[in-house]
Amino acid sequence: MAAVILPTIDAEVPAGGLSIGAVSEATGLSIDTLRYYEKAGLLLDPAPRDPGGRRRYGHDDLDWIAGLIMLRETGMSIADVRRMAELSRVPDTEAERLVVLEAHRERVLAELEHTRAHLTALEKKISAYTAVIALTADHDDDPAS
Amino acid sequence: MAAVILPTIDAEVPAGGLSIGAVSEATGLSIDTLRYYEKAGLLLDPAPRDPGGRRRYGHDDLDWIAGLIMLRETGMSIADVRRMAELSRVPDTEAERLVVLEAHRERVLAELEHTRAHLTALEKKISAYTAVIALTADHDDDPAS
DNA sequence: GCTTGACCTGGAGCGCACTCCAGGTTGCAC
DNA sequence: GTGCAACCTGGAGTGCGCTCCAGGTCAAGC
Repeated sequence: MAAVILPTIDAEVPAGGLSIGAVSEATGLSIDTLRYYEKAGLLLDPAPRDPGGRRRYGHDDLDWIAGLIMLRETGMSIADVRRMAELSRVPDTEAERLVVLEAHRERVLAELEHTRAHLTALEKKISAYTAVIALTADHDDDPAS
Repeated sequence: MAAVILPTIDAEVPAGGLSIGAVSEATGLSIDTLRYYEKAGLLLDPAPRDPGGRRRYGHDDLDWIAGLIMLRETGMSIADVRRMAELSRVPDTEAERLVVLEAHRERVLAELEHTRAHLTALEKKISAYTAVIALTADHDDDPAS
């Protein structure tokens, strides 16, 4: 399970596309999750099927999934990703999509800031504990104790 | 509902302590959440009660709750906060607590890094959209179009 | 032709972190 | 002493995001 970080997935797509198992491998999403996302309308379209009815993901599908992962990993809800997908199915909505992405970016920045602030508190607490322990250790290190 | 950021809560504690409503106000935690945390063992001890059976939070209780919020807001699970509370009830476990806090800090840093990486992808996507829209706008702005 | 493993569908189940509810008590204000 | 808001308890319910399951199909290898 390769951890996907950037909006490209490092898997060459053979002619005929990738199986759901291969996509799961490449993205780190479970097979069940991939099916769930499809059913939930998070993909632009259901993945194309081969004659036997199995999913065969192409290049475009992977690109979309990479973007989807980017949104989910930055905390966008399933419902909001679905809205983004719905919007992306409508032609000439680039401006609207941009608005959504920028609003999301703002939320992500705010959340990072929020977490960082609490992290500072955590580090203060760690310092306090370190100080207390240093004192105790002094005591214990006393060869006469 | 004041947003609590640092491990101190800005509310003077009158003699006799604060009601659960006042603590909810001061911390931003809902009354139900405060009761839930208590029942779930996230507090050092159940909040002290007045003769009528109502909760009266003292200084120490608020300090602990502030630390609890710090842990929750940096993504520690309820189960792990409970473990921390259990540990904190045992005397002379400062070193163990420090280990837990430092491990948590590492996780928080990793998660921040992870989110930042995905944020970068998001910003790349935003740039791409901005470029596309600029082109479209050029078109539309053409007085002859 | 048989086995095996990867895949299919619809739907149920789960873990988490609350949130809500019913029915009751308390205590102050008038 | 009546009304009212704030509080109490135990327990049920909720929303989210998966995850698992039963029962079946398909395709490649032996």
